[in-house]
Amino acid sequence: MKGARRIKDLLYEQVARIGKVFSSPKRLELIDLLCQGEKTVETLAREASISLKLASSHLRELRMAQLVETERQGKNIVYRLANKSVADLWVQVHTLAEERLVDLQLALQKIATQPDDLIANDRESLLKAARKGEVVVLDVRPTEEYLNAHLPFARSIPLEELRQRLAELPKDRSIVAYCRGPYCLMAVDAVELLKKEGYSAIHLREGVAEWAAVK
Amino acid sequence: MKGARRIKDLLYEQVARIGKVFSSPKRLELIDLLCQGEKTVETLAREASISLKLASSHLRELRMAQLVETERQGKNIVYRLANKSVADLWVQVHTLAEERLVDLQLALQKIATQPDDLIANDRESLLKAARKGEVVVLDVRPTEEYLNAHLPFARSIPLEELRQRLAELPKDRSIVAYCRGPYCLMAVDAVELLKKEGYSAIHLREGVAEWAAVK
DNA sequence: TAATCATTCCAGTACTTATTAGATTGTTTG
DNA sequence: CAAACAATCTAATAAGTACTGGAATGATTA
Repeated sequence: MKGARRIKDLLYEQVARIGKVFSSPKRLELIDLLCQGEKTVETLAREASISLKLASSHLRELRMAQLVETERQGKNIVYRLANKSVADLWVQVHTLAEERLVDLQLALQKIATQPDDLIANDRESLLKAARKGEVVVLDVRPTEEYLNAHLPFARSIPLEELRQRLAELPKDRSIVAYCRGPYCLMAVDAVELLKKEGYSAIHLREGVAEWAAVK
Repeated sequence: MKGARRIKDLLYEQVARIGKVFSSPKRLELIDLLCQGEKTVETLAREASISLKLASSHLRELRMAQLVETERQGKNIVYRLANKSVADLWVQVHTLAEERLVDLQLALQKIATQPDDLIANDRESLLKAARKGEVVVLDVRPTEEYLNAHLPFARSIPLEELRQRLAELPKDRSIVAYCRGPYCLMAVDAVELLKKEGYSAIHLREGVAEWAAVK
């Protein structure tokens, strides 16, 4: 009986190693970024607005929990998620948070570009419309992330280049812009710009990780 | 641009509130117990082998993260998971842990009753065999937990009563015993007892939460 | 209405974790 | 091979968390 207690403690402690990784906001942001594809420490630090050293130490935690893998490429060390389950877990964690935490719901409502993102909830019809060419699905992330993975039928125009490349987009069809996911604001900015320029633009909250996650 | 940073920090911080709950072994054990159905603080404390006060304070964390609900029933306060997503997340977290952490794999191998739990991975055939009555699916958890939810076609004999009630079980068919899940050792004990008494018994790692989780 | 019971709240201590600075390792480039 | 670079490791400190004991709350029973 006493032995059983010791074994159980050990088992839950191991699982908690994974939970610990998901208990820090900055580590969550790093995971979210890694869902877009492999990245160097420097890129991760810059994108998450933290120092290199701090990024390195958070990444160390991820590495010790076996949630990421590293590889040296020339001068740099690139990190990538160990497998798809990690991205799936991130999606499930933030989905549950959005389901349960009123504060989070309120914060998200403020940044939503209102209220025409109805389409966001209905993958089937978005997919169908995209296939038929009735809407343009627009990926505004950096090009490498688009190349790593993107939504079906999506076109890539990074947010930085959008203003110069507006002419590539049609004015007679809806443009559905997406970025890294619900906590990335690039698509929000893109929609704002497009609307100002007279396009019919919609914000899709989901990114590639949310799209690919098992439901 | 600065504002965007502040918003992001806020969003990830909210999600981390959920992650924090999953970062403590004892809280994980409480969640695992709550997956079996609603329970009083005292029951939870006893089952998790912690003091009432400590249980109460961990449950407070769960409550503040909106992952559980409470209700007064007479003298007692009962806790229950706020919704099924919480159980699903627990399953996904421990599944990922089992996938990635070698230490956990080794610890689990030690308690596995070897190696005939092949059936455990194949729900379809277990279900079919149970329907036909070719195997007996045996739930060895306390009766209330069985009544709250159980696997299809399962019969209930709590581990405590198993020795006295052996006669109820057939010797000419395999008995598939399960309990609260992979970190509960009741089914292991049950299988050991059954085998000693000349029954053909198999241990099913999954509990109701694992069975019900979206895959 | 007092006594009891189940649970929570509060305060304190021991332990962990986040973050920063400084020194170190391994790689590439001149 | 030296200089520059990317990232890590090693302290060190500040902030946060786990757990314990004592007091407080709110419902029930005598």
